[in-house]
Amino acid sequence: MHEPVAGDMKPLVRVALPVPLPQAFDYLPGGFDPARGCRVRVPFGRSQRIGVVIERVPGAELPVERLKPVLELLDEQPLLDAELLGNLRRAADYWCGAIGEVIFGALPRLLREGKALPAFEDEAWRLTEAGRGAHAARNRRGKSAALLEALSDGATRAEDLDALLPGWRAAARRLQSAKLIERCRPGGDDAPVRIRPAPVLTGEQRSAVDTIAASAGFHPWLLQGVTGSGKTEVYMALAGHALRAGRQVLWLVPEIGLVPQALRRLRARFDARIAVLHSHLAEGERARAWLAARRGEAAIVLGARSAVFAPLPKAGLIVVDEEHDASYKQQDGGFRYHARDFALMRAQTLDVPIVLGSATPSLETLANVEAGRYTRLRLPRRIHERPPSPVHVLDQRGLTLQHGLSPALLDALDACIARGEQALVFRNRRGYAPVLLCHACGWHAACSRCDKPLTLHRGRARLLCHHCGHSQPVPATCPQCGAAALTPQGHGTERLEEALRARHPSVPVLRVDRESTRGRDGFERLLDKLADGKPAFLVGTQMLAKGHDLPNLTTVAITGVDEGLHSVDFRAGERLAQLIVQVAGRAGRADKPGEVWLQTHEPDHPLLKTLLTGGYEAAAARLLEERRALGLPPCGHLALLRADAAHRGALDGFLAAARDAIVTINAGLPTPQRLRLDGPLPAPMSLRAGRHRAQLLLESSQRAPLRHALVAWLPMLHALPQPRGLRWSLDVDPVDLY
DNA sequence: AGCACGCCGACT
DNA sequence: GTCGGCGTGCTC
Repeated sequence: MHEPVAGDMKPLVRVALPVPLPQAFDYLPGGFDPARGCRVRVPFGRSQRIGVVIERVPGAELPVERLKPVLELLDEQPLLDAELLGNLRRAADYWCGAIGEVIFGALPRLLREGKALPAFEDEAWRLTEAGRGAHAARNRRGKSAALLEALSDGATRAEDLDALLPGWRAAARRLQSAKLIERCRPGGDDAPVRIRPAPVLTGEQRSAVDTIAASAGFHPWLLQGVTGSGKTEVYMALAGHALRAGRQVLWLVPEIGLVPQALRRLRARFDARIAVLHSHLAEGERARAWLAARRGEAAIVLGARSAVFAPLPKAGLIVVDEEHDASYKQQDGGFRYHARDFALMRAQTLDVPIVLGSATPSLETLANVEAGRYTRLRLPRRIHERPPSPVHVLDQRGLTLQHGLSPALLDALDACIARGEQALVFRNRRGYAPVLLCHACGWHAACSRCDKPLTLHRGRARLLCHHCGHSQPVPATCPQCGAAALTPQGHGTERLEEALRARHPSVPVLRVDRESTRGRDGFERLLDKLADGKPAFLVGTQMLAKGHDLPNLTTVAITGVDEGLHSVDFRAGERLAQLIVQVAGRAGRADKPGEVWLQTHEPDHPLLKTLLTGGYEAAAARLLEERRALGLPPCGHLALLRADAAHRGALDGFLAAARDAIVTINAGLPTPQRLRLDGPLPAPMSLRAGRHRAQLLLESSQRAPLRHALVAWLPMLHALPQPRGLRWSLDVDPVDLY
């Protein structure tokens, strides 16, 4: 360590750079004095990079002569405030991410590239003199007329136009070149937030709102409310409290598809600036939304997983809707964080309440309630005192099925349509049939790059791999024996759609899965077709588990339950229980009673029985007991080293060396703290998209020894020889072992 | 990640 | 003879 020379007391700066390395780099301040959270341009290797100052340090590990100076200071004021920067560092630490990748992953791309901030000034549009004339003359049609109308009562923000008038930009370009409208700076940001009247809350909603609003500072709340119990109204009332106090609200939903309806409800209630952040935004929009949050001008920040990285200088409340949803866990890339858990870290530092809402809370959250770390508030009743829909179990053993539907189920669906109501058929498999089999020789179509069967998609006349996206034409005859005996095996949503259409030719059948809902607001647009309440079938996957209220939807059929009962994934039971409850919750929302049909070969399966007699809480308690007995999360802690490579050799060599390293670390731990090691094992999909995959699982009954082992292991993993084409990542608290 | 260095194979 | 394959090592 070198003594600072008198008169040169400016501290060195530790800088995070956008590289997948675990460490940060120290620099001389140059002619600057950059604060933590500011971006700087620095020399790095033979080139220059933008970095973020994460610390100011008196001295470096390296001799001062080897340090290079900061070349440019890009921010006068820190871009990342102390809270966000601190929590990003905690997160990098906890989920074993590279600090630079974590910090730069939280920034909009335009800011990562070191652009000056004024480049993203807020954008608004207004009418010119000529434009006012054109509006009065009403001589434009279509989008142009609508845009002139929208701008007729003053300058309007681009983000409001996005919400009001999707696809307005083409019209704006036309009108701008005709000099009828012009770009300007928006005004009126200091306008107080206006809150429109809310519906009267039920006693339970009121008491939840009052309890949370009366608490001060950080407190995690579990809002456990059955579907239809009005959780959203509770969030909105709490958001109103925060906004009135001049504080910001962060509102997370599990997927992008749920943003539009949340946005609609928020806009209907609050006359406030709402910043939307998710992965499908254009970079300019993202930068603007992020900066609006950063300046505290966005009163509400709404978005999916990545919105949890929004700066919140005036935070007052965090809402995590559908907290049990696995989409909150980043499942790929280097930094596999959990947005709900990161939101909890932030709420703690920001000292604000955080509301985790769900009808079917995760076992992790329930365990935290049990341990007294979170407080549970219940909304046990649907509003308007509607009783829950009865669930009928259909024993399908020995029955002849028609396209996977049993006679009793078909009767129930027929009866529903005959009553003039709508029915939902749930099946968690896209496509027509999951396997195409040769009845003559037993051959089946399989993906050459993954070792999985190809799914038949009959509408597109293709065989598709659901794991890597590979697609090929459907052979007319068996490629192995030449027989014309290729038979679709099993049932996907497409096949159910076809079967229902054949049975009820005059009734509309809408299929909802990833294929049929592609494009902007595809899901929303599909569901709009059901809003008239006319008899119809809705067939689909997972996507149907949440979303709109369909008042005339009374019958829900759930097929394919058995797969969830037999999966090797230790979370399968929890997922199945959540799915059944969520899908069943779609039935009977208005004045009509609903009914739910569950088709299974195992009507006596203990999980199903518990779920049907005791409800989700009983099922969850049972699952939690199982986890406790097996030492699995949340009663034990896991970390998973995943690796993949084009060749087996590189993969096996790396994982064997990684195992040797952790074995050494383990040997240094006192026996009761030792980790259990499982692997290296081929991943359950050992070949995917042409790459071999394998993994090594670490298990520990306590958090601390696992943490310590990871801290020691990570640098060793980085120091291992890294064969070309090998990719690896550490997944702390994996939600999916597969 | 990028980028250089460096050491072996087949090409104008 | 060189162009270029990718293994290895380093970046304050």
